[in-house]
Amino acid sequence: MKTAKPSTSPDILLLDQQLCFALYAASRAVTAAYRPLLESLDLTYPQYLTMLVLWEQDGVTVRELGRRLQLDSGTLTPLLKRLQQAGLVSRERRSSDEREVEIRLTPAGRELRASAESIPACLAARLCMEPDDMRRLRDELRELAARVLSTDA
Amino acid sequence: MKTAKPSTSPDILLLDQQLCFALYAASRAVTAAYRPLLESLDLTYPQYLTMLVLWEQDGVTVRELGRRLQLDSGTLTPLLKRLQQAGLVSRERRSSDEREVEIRLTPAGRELRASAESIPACLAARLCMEPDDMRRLRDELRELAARVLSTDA
DNA sequence: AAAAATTCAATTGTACACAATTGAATTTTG
DNA sequence: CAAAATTCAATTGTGTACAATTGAATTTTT
Repeated sequence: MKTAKPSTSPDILLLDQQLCFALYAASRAVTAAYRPLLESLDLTYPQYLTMLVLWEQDGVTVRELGRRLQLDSGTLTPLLKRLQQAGLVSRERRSSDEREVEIRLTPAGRELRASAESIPACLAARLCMEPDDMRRLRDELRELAARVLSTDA
Repeated sequence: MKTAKPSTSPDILLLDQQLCFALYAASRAVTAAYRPLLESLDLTYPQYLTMLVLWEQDGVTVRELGRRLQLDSGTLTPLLKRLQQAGLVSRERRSSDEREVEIRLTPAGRELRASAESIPACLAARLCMEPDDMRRLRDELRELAARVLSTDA
């Protein structure tokens, strides 16, 4: 007899239906898995990502770091000050353009790389995933992020 | 002639190789995509997820909310106080067990649901993904999170 | 070249995340 | 039943995220 119940639509808003929540939860779970491994290096997860960039390419500006990590100076400036405090990087204005601040690894920062090399394999083991599946998922996520970011400009 | 270059291993640590970074970046990108939509509801993204749980099941404890969202009281208590401040929920100790705090929707909190119903479709459009692909990716991420969380106990 | 616009990092302010501790309420044990 | 252990939310403290503003340095326009 189909009476007029206000009919709030059914499962569209169920938490476990949401891709966004699965993404949010997975991201935090993976970060949490890194935490004990990074503890021995005295790095937080975002600090670790920052070091990855620097090990790849030393002497980048805050701006370039922000571009790679998709983070702004409001996040990076205090994070980099902590890395400097820990003796891992130096921060110096570029003489060629005094607006830019160049981040450089100290010897201690360079040496930390060796201790970090075992981490990705450690995590991969925790995830129990085939390397192929990991690459596929990684690429899918990159695709997703790229699509989302491209649409809002 | 293979001289002894210290041989820091090659690409294991490249940022763009990391599944974890793809996940971290995608999660933040998707959250950023929600932000303008949630602004009209005066909700942050974690507040929106909290409301999803409450719309699904009103009158839950902080503990139960934490279980669903994988967040602890350190995160939830101030978040819920803000939702209370905004007039969307009430927080009251349970008489049956005074340790527990029950979160209930106010009429305004219940009414907000209608405004939220268009959001998932909006986002889906932004992602340019087939519903099937979204479900598959969501399930893969849930699997990933479950595996990571199960290994650390 | 002087004025206007832009770029860059830093700062300020709000809101998560999360480890660790606290203290009240309840349950389990001896 | 009383003591010990556990559970729960709140609190404290650190470290991101990110919007918005600031102020100095550089580039572009007049």
